[in-house]
Amino acid sequence: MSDRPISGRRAGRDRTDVLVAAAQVIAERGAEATRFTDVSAASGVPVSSLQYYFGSREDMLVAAFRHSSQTELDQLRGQLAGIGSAWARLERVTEVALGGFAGSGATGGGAGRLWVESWRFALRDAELREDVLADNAAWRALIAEAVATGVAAGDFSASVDPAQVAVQTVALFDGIGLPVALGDPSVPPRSAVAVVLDAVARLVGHDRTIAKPRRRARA
Amino acid sequence: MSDRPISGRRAGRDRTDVLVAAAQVIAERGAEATRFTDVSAASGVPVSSLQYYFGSREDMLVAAFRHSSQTELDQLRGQLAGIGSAWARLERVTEVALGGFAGSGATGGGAGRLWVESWRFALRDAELREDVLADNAAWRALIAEAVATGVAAGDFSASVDPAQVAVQTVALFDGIGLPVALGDPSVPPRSAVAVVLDAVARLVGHDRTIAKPRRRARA
Amino acid sequence: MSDRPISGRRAGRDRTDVLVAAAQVIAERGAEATRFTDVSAASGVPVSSLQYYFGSREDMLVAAFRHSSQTELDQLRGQLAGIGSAWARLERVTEVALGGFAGSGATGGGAGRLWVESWRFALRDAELREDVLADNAAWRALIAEAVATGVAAGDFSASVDPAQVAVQTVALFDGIGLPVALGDPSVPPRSAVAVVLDAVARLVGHDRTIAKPRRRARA
Amino acid sequence: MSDRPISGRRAGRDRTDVLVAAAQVIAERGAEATRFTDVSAASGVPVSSLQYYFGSREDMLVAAFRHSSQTELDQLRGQLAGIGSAWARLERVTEVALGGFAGSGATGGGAGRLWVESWRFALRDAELREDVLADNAAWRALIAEAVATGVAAGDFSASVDPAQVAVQTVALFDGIGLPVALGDPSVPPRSAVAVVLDAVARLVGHDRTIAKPRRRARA
DNA sequence: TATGAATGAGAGTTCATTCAT
DNA sequence: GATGAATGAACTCTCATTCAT
Repeated sequence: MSDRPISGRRAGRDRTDVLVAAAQVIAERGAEATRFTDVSAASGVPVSSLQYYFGSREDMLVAAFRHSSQTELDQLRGQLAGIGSAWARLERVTEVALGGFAGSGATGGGAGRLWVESWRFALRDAELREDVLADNAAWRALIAEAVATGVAAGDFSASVDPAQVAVQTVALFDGIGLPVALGDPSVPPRSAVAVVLDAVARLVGHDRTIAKPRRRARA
Repeated sequence: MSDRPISGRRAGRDRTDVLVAAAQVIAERGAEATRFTDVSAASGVPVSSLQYYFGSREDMLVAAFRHSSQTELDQLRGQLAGIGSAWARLERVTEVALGGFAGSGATGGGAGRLWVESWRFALRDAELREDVLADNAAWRALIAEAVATGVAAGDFSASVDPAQVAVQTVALFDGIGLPVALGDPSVPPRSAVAVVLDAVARLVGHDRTIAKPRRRARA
Repeated sequence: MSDRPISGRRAGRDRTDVLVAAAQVIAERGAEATRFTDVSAASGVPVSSLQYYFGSREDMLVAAFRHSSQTELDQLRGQLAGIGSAWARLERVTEVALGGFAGSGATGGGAGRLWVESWRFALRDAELREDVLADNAAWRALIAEAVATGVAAGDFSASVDPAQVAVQTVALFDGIGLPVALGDPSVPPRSAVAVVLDAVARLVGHDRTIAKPRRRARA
Repeated sequence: MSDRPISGRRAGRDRTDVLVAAAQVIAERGAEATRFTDVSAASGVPVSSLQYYFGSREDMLVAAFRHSSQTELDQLRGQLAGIGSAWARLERVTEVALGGFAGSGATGGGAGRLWVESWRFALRDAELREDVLADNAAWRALIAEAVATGVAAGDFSASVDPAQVAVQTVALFDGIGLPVALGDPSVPPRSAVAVVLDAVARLVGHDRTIAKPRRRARA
C-alpha cells in the first residue's frame, strides 16, 4: 500500500506537489485533522486520486513527513558545505533549526509545527518513528562532526565528547523550539538563537568573547 | 469553545477520577483520537454525562491537560520542599521531568506523552496555550530559584543568569524527553538524566567532580 | 398529565406568564423547534419546573396554543361589543384577523404565525384539532351574526346565507394572511384588509360606494 | 444552508423518486419531523446517499417542496390546456386546488398537507419562501388569465379587476383548504368546491343560473 | 491510470425525561 | 411543590473507503 510505485515523471511531479501541499495542511491543522478533502483542496488533486497515489490517509501523512524532513536536511547540508569554521557551522545549524519554529501564523513556522506533528505521530506509528529517529541521528551527526572539527582545531575544549554534545544540542533545539512556536513571551524568537548558542558555547568550551567580532548582525 | 462552563462550578467534585481517566486515554491514543466513548469506557461514566460535565470534547481535553499538569507540579513542589542543596534540587527536578518520558508502553511515560500532546494541542487552542505557558513558567521559576540559591551559596558560577539557565534547562528537559519517549537508541532512558545534568552543570558552572563523588558512572 | 392542576394563585400567575412566553417562542421558532430550554430561557422558569407544570413538551405547546387563541378571541369580542353597524363589525373583525399576520419580524405577526403553527400542529394532534375547530367556529359565529344582522337591517342582500358567507370570509382571512405573513409583494399588508373587504362586500351584496364614502382610497 | 449544491447539478437524474418519497413523508409527519431515516425507509436509499444527494436535511426538504409544487403546477397547466370556457377553467382550477386538501388520512390530502408544510417552512427559510411566492404567483396568473378571458368574452362583469380577483380566489383556496384538511364538520369536503365557486362567481359577476346547465353534478 | 459515485461506520451534540432532594 | 443532576435515545453530519468506469 504505502510504497505504491508512481510510474511516469508526470506522476512524480504531481506527487511532490501533493506532498508539499499535504505538509502545509499538516502544519496548519495538525496531522490528525488533516483529511483527504483538505489535501485535495490544497493540491487540486481529487480525493480518490490521493487514495490511489498513497493508499491510505496515514500513508499519505507519513510520506509528507518523510518528504519534508528529507528536503529540509538536504537544504541544511547544502548551506553547511561552504562554511569552514566549526563554530560558524554550529551557528548556522542553530539558525536553521530554530528558524523552522518562528512565526506563529499559518504560514510561518511551518517546519517547526510539522516537526512537532511528526514527533507526536511517531509516538504511535512505527514506520514514521524510524524516519524521525534517522532524521534526529542525521542532525546529531552534522553537529558532532562540527564539534569534532572544532576540538581538533583547538577552538573547543579538548575534553568534550562530540556525540554527547550533539545529543544535548539537538535537545536544546527542540526544547527551545516549543516555547518559540507557542509564542512564549519568556522566549522571544529573536533571542532564541542567542540563548541556545550561549548554552552550546558553554557545552563545547568555546570562548565567544574572542570569537564574537564575526557574529552575524541578526543576533 | 463558546459555553465553556466556568471552571470551579461543577469542578472539584468527582470529576477528578474522570480527568485522570481522560489523561490516560490521551496519553495512550493522543488527544485528537480521544473520543467520548474512550473516556466513558475508561471511567465508567456515560458519554452524555461527560458532555454534561465538560460541555464539549475539547473542553474535556483541556480540563484533563490542566488537571494533569497542575497535579504534577504540585507533586514536584512537595518533593522539593525537603531538599536544601541547590544542585540536589536541580537533580530532583531533572529526574522528575525526565521520569515522565521514560517507558514507551501504554502505562509508562504517560506524563511525557501527555506533555507532548499538550504542546501539540496548545498550538491550536488559545486557552490551553495559556495553561502550557504558565506551566512552563512555573517549572522555570523552580529552576531559577534553585540556581539563584546555588549562586548565592557559591556552589555555582557567579556570572550565571538564573533566568536564562532556567530557559535552557527546561529546553533540555523537553528536548531530551522526545527521543526518550520515542525509544531513540542514541538516548537510552538510563543515561538521559546524566546527559542533561552534565549540560546543566556546565551551564551553571558547577564542579561535579568534587561535589558529587557518588554520581552514576556514565556522566 | 395534561391537566395537572396548579393549585395556588401564584402558580396560576406563573403559568400564564409561561404560556405567553411559550407562545412567543412558538411564533418565532415554530412549534416543532420549541424546546423546553427555549421556553425556560424566555420565561425564567427552570426546565424541570416546566415539565412539572405541563407534563410533557406537547402538552405545553397545546396549552400555549389554547391560551393564545382564547385570549385573542376574548379581546375581539370585547372590541365588537360597542359596534352597532353590521358592516362596521365585519370591518373590525377583518382588521383584527389580518392584523395578526402583518409584520414579518420576530415581534410583529406573532398571532398569525402562531395561527399557522396551530393549523400545522392540529393536523397531527387530535386534542389541539378540537381547539382549532372550535376557534374557527367561534370566528364564524361572530361573522354570521353580523351578516344576519345586516340582512335583517337591509344593509346586505336578502338572499345571502350568513353561515356560508362566514365560512367564505374566514377562508379569506386565513388565505390572505398567508401571503401577508410571507411578505408576498402581491399582497402588501396595507392593502390586505381592503382586498378582503372588497370580496366580503360582494359576498354579502353590500353597496359600499354609497354606504362608506370615507373608505380608504386603495380598495 | 452554506454549501447548498447548485440546483441542477446532480438534480434531474434518479432523485425524482426520492423526492416523491420525501414529499410523502413530509405530508405524513410534517417537515420538521421528517428525518433522513424516514426518507431512507420510504425510498430505499441509504441515509448517507441522501446526504450525498442533497447536502443536508433542510436542502432535501426544500428540494422536495420545490419538486412537488412544480409537478402539481405542470399537471394543472396540462389540464387547463383543453378547456376553452373561462368559467370552466376556474372550476377546474378550484377542483384541483381543493382536491389536494381532501382526505385526512396519510394517503389522501397529501398535496394540501404538503402545501401547509411549505407555508410553515417558508416562514423561516428564505430560499423556500421564494419558491412559495413564485408558486402563488403562478396560480394567480392562471386565474387572472381566465378571468380576463371571461371579461373579454362578456361572461364576467366588465368592472372586475382580474389581478385582484386572483388574489382573492387563491386566498379562498388556501383558506378553505385548511378546515377541509382538518376535517372541520362545518366545511365538508364535498361542499368545499361549491362554497368556493359560489364566492368566485360573485367576485367575477358570473351569472351561474344561466351557465349552470352544463355544470357537473358534484358541484 | 485516474476519478466520480455511492455508502457504511462512527462521532459529537441535542433534548426530553427520570430521579433524588 | 419545585428543581438540579444525570442519562438514554436519536439525529445530523463527516469521512475514509469501495466500486464502476
